[in-house]
Amino acid sequence: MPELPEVETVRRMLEQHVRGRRIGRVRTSTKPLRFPMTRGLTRRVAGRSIERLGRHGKYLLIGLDGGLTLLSHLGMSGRWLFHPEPAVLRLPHVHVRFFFEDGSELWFQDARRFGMLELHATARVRESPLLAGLGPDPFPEPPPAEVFARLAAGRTASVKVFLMDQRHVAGIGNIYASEILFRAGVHPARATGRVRADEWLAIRDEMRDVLAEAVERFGTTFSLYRTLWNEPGNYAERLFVYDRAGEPCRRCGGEIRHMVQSQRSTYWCPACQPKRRARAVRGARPAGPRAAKV
DNA sequence: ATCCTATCCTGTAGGC
DNA sequence: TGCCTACAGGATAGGA
Repeated sequence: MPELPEVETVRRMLEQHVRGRRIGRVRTSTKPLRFPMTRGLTRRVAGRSIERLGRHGKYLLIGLDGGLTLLSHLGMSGRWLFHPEPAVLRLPHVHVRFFFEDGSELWFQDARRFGMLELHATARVRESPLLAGLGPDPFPEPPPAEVFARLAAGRTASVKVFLMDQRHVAGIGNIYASEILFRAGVHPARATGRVRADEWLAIRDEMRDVLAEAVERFGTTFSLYRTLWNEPGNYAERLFVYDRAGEPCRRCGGEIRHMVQSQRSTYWCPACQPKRRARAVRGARPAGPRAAKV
């Protein structure tokens, strides 16, 4: 669930509320996340201050003084939670607790443990295998449409799966892939290599707009994702297709459909995203929902 | 090289 | 009410 807008929301909140604080001590649980805890993390992080908050795709980079960077991914259910005062509440699945010297606390909670937290030397964190293979970050500006068209050439897999592949562009997941394709008027099952140049332009522009609007609304929450204050994001109410199977399309009133692609749910509107585009009328505006901005 | 499937994990929703 | 199963989707290893 946490995709680029959710991670960016957490990054901004960390920057606003946690940057500058110095870590006193750290407590970690024994259960492994996606990877075992970096050896010596507790000891090496103690006494460091949080200086910079970065992000690439769905990865969060927490820069500390002394040339260290924490690399974090939320996986499916990961949350960074901030407590301005020493926290008395008990929550399950809290794997890491940072105790700041001023008494505030930052927790990493992750029920399903698909998330991760690693300590790296700042100078080498970009070479980490997790980051090295990622495509460009599309926020706030996605790469030009030609970049997508070039990567897409000859591919037979569906354009929806293509957009979710982090090697092509980093940060798009299942929810925003469906939303971007709806707003671009492109059917999610189209072969990537057969998406035309004008459609890549639409996908690229809608990618920029969808991500920006979702960040503005603190991301999308269905059940798991929470902000730094344990609050849900509120972009879900703005979604056009995701999780809306059987409901009326907000553009044309037709019925939103559901299918499974690569073991993931895809939602789309058959009328707004025709599998085969009707023959273009000379001088006509592109079909589909692009024209009406909400 | 590219594509596709199975896997990790647990909370939740739906069926009976 | 309670038990059971299917499902959710982040990334990736391994097979076709």
